[in-house]
Amino acid sequence: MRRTRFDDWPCPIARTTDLIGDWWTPLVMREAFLGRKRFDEFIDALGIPRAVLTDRLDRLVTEGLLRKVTYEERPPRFEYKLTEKGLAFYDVLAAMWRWGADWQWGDEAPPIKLVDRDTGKEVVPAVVDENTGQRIDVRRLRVRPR
Amino acid sequence: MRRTRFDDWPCPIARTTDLIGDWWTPLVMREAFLGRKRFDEFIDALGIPRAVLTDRLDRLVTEGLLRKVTYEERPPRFEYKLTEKGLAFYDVLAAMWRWGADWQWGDEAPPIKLVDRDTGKEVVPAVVDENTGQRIDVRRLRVRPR
DNA sequence: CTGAGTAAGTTCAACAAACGAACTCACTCG
DNA sequence: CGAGTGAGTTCGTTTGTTGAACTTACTCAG
Repeated sequence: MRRTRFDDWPCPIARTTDLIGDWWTPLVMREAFLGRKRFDEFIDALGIPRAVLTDRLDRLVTEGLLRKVTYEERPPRFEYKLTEKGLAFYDVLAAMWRWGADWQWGDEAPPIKLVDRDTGKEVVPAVVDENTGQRIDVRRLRVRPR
Repeated sequence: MRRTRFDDWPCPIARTTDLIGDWWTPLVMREAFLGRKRFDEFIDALGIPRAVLTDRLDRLVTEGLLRKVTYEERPPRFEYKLTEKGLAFYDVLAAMWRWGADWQWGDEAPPIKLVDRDTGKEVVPAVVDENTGQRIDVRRLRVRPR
């Protein structure tokens, strides 16, 4: 009995869930955004079992979020670099960041924040409707066939 | 050897991952947003194994995203309703929707879209910096202690 | 030329979680 | 009294996770 797959469901949430719906993949992506590139860098940063990391990196490469690049021929050594698709995934992590910061801490704020390297100002992710620039009112949302 | 937990890591992404980092929880939440409330409605909509649904609903209730409400005393019958925390979670699903729609379909668009019930116009989720209203430039982001 | 070191994995045994079918429980309704 | 219903629980099987040990393909210091 294999784990149920959602990668052919006709819903964008289902297909995204199929990819990141496990404990490690979002954190592997987080580390990639923090500049981690090599196998043992991910191991040291996350404490993820080696076999699981192998599996997740392979999946992210075949799905096109990471690219495996040889940076040394002999002995063979590799780096995992974010692709355009992988970079675009930051939006999902940012939304998770925002919700987690708002709701998964008690009264205090989390001990870390996001800042803009150039302006030094805090960056606070928010999800809006691209057409109006306003936050989305869930109660008014409907799903329709295209 | 229990599944590794992230619910006490000092990072909002890790804590959010601990909650939704499995293949069913985001879809259970999706169905809740589509108006599903009863146990067998979730079963019918998702095809999720009953024992797994029991586990996920319990988790979402203890985490405060759903509230279990008795709607009939005898025989005892229940509904699962979104709390404020659960409603706020829509942002994460919206970001997943956007990324999935942009990157997990080939050239076509997904067969469904989000619309505003009142205006009828399509709603296109986007993640921005709340302070600037602009999309976030990943390359300029840094993580800092608060 | 040997032995230590390193990056990037693979292998393995123990355990946990997911799967799907069948079963239970507390009722109501015809 | 028997069928039906909503909300689960139980169970045997299969799949996935964990962590430790091992492997491979080299380089470099002595």
